[in-house]
Amino acid sequence: MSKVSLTKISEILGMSKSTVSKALNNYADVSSSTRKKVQDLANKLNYKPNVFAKNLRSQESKIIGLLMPEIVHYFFSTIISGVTETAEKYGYSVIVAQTKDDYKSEIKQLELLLDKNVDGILLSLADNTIQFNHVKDVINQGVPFVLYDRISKLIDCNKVVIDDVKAAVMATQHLIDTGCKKIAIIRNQFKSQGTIDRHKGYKKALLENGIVYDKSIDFEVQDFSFNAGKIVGNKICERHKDVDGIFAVTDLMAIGALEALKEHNVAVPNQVSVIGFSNWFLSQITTPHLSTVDQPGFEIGQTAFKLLHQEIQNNKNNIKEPSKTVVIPTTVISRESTK
Amino acid sequence: MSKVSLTKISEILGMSKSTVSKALNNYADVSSSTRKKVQDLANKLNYKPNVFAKNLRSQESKIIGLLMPEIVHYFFSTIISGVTETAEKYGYSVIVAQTKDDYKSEIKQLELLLDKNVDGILLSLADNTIQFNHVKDVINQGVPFVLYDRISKLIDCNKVVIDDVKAAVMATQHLIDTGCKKIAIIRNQFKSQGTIDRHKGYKKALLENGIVYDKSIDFEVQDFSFNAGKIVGNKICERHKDVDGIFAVTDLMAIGALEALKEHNVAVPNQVSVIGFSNWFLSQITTPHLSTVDQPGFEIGQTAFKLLHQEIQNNKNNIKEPSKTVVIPTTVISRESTK
DNA sequence: ATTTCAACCGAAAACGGTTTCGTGAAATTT
DNA sequence: AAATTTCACGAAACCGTTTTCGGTTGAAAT
Repeated sequence: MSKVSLTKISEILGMSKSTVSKALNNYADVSSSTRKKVQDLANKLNYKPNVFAKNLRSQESKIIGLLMPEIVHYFFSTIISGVTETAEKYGYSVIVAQTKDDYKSEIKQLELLLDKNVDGILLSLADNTIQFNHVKDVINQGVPFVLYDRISKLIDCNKVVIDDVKAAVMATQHLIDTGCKKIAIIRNQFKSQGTIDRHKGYKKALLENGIVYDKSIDFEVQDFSFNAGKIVGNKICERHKDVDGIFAVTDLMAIGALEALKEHNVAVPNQVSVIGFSNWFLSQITTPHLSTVDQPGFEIGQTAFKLLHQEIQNNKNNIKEPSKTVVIPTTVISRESTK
Repeated sequence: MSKVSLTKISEILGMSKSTVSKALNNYADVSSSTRKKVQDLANKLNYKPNVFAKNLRSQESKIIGLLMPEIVHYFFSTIISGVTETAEKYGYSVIVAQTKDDYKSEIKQLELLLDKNVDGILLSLADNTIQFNHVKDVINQGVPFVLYDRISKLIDCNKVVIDDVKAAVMATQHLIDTGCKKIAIIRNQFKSQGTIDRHKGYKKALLENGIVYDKSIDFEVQDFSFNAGKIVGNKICERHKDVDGIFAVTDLMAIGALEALKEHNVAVPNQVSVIGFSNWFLSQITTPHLSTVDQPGFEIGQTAFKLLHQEIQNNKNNIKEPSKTVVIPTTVISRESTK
């Protein structure tokens, strides 16, 4: 019950704590007999080295910080899962925190993580973060750092992303391949890189297939909500009856649109096909099941941790590598909402 | 960039580090003039006390461990959110880990958290944990500890729960109040206390309303999945046409049942009413929107942290309080799947 | 018999703070 | 003028490890 320390063991055994420490850490300059004596007693007393002392000595905590816009969010929860599981394999624990998609909060949370002396930080930028001095400061302090998913090209560091342009091309192409000729897009304002790129991919796919881009069915909404998608769905039913395909840059908006179509008795996918983006869990259980683009959060988290770990190792060995960006492949998941 | 330590400041100022430390921590026995000098320089050099050293001295990390069966899970992600946000207010960070609902993993994760010297642990038991020595060991070591949601009566510690019996009574009563006379239940095997209690509540409500319990419409499934619910829904449509109400102990199963009813062209709620349990996000966006029982994860997490914090404080002051169990109230959310 | 060299062990510094206790000087009280 | 108290500060212990650097053996080589 009372803590058993290295010193205590050394006193019991009548030897110095240096020797005890070496015996436990398998140093060469300790005889096998004393090594055994020490280890036996340590086991018997259930000795656990005091991690605070180790941290102080080594100046590392074996803890990393994972910061994200929103915890209660399917995609980001898969990120947490991917990061924690991978971190565990490398002997690291993960402190999780959220910014609530707020710039000020992002600054504060980064500060808190630094205060805990984490060995590295994983960050996905808040939506309204448009200035990056706070993260550049962290990087310049030499703290291992990687951006994932919501990144900025203006920050020089390791990154893990998906290719939003390509993914959106694939989604749109899937609609075209299944017979759609008049494809609407539902997206929010051009603030995040994700939205910008998905929109770019949408236009690119249209162009590649000789379909003219029609501004009147390019729907910009204020947020990523179910309701936003539903409202657009209603508009399409009422004022754009020629639309036969909808690409929503978010599953949630796609499902909102699905709901509107249903209420207008528009058959999906026979009259209108719908494809979403992210492959949230709920896309499997809508009626009809939603086709979407898989955004593999677990793998992104896993890769992000591995990159960070590499950077931590490099830091220790004083080697400096140029930043790299890992692109995680995405796939179209074809379900019932497209033919 | 290079770390600025207390010692360095003391050298620059030509005073002892004791004085510097006291100046920064607002001790009384330091003159206001030197206090100012110290604080000014500390600010100028952007001095941050080394948290490893503080931890070693104080033997506390200001970090707690949050352990749960599954991270990618709506309810548990709201728990994370509630715990981290509350913890932050008290100056604590949160290490998150999952057991994947596995007993062996639970043991291991607890061990890992102890190895990090967390100041306390929050745990929701794995499904197949039926023996509790591993958690009793933790408690006996004097580590502040609270169980939340998936608890066991065989463990003596602080707990945060909902009243599953009462909640299930309310759900069933809601069906009865809206005209249902033949109410089926979908539940999994009697392993977790939650399932047992919700089933108990279901029977209690029937009894209170003079409805005889019918074993043939008490459906036991193997897991909590969408498909399990759907299969039962199909059975009900095919073999139990007199059923006019369904209580599923999980939203996911309720939605599965909803899907089956839809495929059999059974009108909800006109022919059959359905109520779920938990108020997962997705229950808001099904068609029809699912009535359910709200299980407030954020508040549970918040309360769990507060209890833990209280225990940490008590520990410091060597005061021992008897264990208490806080019951968080639940409410029925009436939506479109019930009248 | 002296030197050489492993093999084994321990003293002590270091990590960076906090806190107790003692001390000298100044201010106050007798 | 002497005694007492207050005020400011510093020395040093302490938290529990790790790691460097010598030092002491005894055996082997010269």
